[in-house]
Amino acid sequence: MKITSRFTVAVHTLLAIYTFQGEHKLTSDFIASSTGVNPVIVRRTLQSLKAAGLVDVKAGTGGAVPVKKASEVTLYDIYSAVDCVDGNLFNFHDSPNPDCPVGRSIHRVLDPRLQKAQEAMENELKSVTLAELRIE
Amino acid sequence: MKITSRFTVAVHTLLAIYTFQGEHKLTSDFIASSTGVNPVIVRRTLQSLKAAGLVDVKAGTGGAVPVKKASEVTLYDIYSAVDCVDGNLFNFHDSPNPDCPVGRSIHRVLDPRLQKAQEAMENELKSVTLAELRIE
DNA sequence: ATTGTTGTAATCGAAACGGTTACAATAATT
DNA sequence: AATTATTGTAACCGTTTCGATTACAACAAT
Repeated sequence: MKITSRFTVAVHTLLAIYTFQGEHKLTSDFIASSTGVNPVIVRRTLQSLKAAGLVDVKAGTGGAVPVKKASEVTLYDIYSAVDCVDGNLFNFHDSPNPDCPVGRSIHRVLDPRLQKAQEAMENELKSVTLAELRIE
Repeated sequence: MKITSRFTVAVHTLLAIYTFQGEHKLTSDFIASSTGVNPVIVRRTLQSLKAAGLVDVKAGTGGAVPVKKASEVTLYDIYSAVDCVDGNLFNFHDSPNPDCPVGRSIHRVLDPRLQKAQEAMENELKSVTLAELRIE
């Protein structure tokens, strides 16, 4: 299994907001037509980004605007905003047998390695800002 | 979404095989009782590990044995064997709009960054061998 | 008051997963 | 040769998660 496309949709959404800021009104319909996903999905995405302090969304009149500078938003901020992995990237089987030496130890020996792998991935996301992804 | 527990089950399975080698016969039932997952799941896992050249499984008489030394098997080998992410760790939305500058460019600007993040994670998995996870 | 948009609940079908049953094929043992 | 234990694999199930979609009240500008 993989990481939800909510993440790439959110990145695309923010890129569109920064790119068309001042040119077009950034409604969910407009963003939906750029991403190719349903407008309701875009609205949910915008709510996540808003909760993370990355955008403001105007109810009623419509339109999303950026809160921060593009150079101050990392891919990790977006990844966190849409909660792709709910804490742990790796699922772990539920009930290793505590009466078996291996079952008893598996979490102790494996968890730190999985954690490190996840952090390596997330650190890469932290090293990229939206400013580096600007289209034009 | 996260990475399937197939991966941790496979690691647990191999650890059990190395740990109990020569002591117990490593049947799917025995491994299932250590991992807490269904014996059929264990058999499927063993088939994946066998296809990757990590174990031999004896039909009929039963029992799995390691092919390589524990120091020669990395977490990445296991991760690859069970095919956790089918190539790409990150799902990407299907139909970005080619008539929009952002939709037209999103893959070009984002794909390399996602690839790098994935590789960082996988490189961590490559750096850990089963010998470092041995229980006793 | 009208209009366009957001915010959100509800429901849907598809896909993936692990669990489970069932059973033929296999190989050692008796 | 028959028995026994196990593998290999197909089939099906229920659960979960996903994105898509419909619907509509709340909202704010005109």
